Amino acid sequence: MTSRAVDRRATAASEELSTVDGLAQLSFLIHGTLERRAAERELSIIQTRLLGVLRDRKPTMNELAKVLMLDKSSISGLVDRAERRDLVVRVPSDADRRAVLVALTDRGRALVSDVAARFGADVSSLLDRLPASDRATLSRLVSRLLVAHAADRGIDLFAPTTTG
Amino acid sequence: MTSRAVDRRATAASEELSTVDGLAQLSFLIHGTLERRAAERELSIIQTRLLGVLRDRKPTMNELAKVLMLDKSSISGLVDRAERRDLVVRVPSDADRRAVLVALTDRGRALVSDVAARFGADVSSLLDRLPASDRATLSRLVSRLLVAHAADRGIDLFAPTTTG
DNA sequence: TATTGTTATACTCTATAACTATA
DNA sequence: TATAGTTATAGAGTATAACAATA
Repeated sequence: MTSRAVDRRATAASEELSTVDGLAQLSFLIHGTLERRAAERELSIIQTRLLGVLRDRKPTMNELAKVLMLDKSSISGLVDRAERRDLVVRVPSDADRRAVLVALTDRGRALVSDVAARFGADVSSLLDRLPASDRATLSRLVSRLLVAHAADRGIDLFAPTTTG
Repeated sequence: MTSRAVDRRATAASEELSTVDGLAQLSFLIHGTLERRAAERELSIIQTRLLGVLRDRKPTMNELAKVLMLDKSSISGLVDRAERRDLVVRVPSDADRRAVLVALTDRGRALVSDVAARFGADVSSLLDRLPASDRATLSRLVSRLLVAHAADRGIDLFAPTTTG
């Protein structure tokens, strides 16, 4: 039964959570952790993702829409609100005068680094509950899952990034 | 560096993702899976969580606010929209004439079961990428993490549920 | 007085449709 | 014509504040 997965409670049926339920609960725990850390800096998850994408790219609005899987009109609003807070700037594209590039400001970069650092510390301290050997094992299994899943979609996680 | 955790890309630096990044990515993958399965039934994550909570409880609006960690006014709107779709019903409380109980309709129960089943199947098929012995190991490690985390908050995951 | 729930209001986030400017 | 982006509009989801009914 995976039914408990949609709320966050444990089954008392067995002394160990089912793998599916456990993984689901852990996922919500970690997602909620990021949500909370972002909220402490007045960021929503989507604003945080926006800033995260911009850390190593200066995409057009259109490219942002594809990466974040949102309509271009949603990106307009998202970038508007981030720009109002001086977290990002719109820059006209040289190559195509219709296009607009979006870049992180220093303030935006500092903010996303801060959130990422505190979130990372949260996950680290969660992992610290396990002995080092278990951590290594967990890391290996999780990597395998991600690699297998990525392979299903024809993506090689470890290929040099071709900066979409 | 946990910096990549806030976007969803892999580091190519090492042949294995850091444990923190890997766990974060896996979490977003699983969260996104639920989001997608819920959206297929026109449900948001929060509507799905609402229905999930109601599967084994008939709480007051106030209790819902606590469980979902939302303001009571947000619960009013949430329940309004679910009630409009005939997924839940408001029932006057006998014990306290100020209070309102919320219950799942048959339609609501069917819907949440459907979403939970398909989501569970997704996670299962992801896990099927691992050999059975690895799955067992992963399950054990994840359970340990959740138990340790719950213990930090003074919660025993395996205690009989005292129906808040 | 305190608590339960609703309503009014405001803002974020999202999509669709219509629009402008450029390719 | 097709594409990049914005704007208008509508609806979900969230919080704060003010309110009504009951405890």
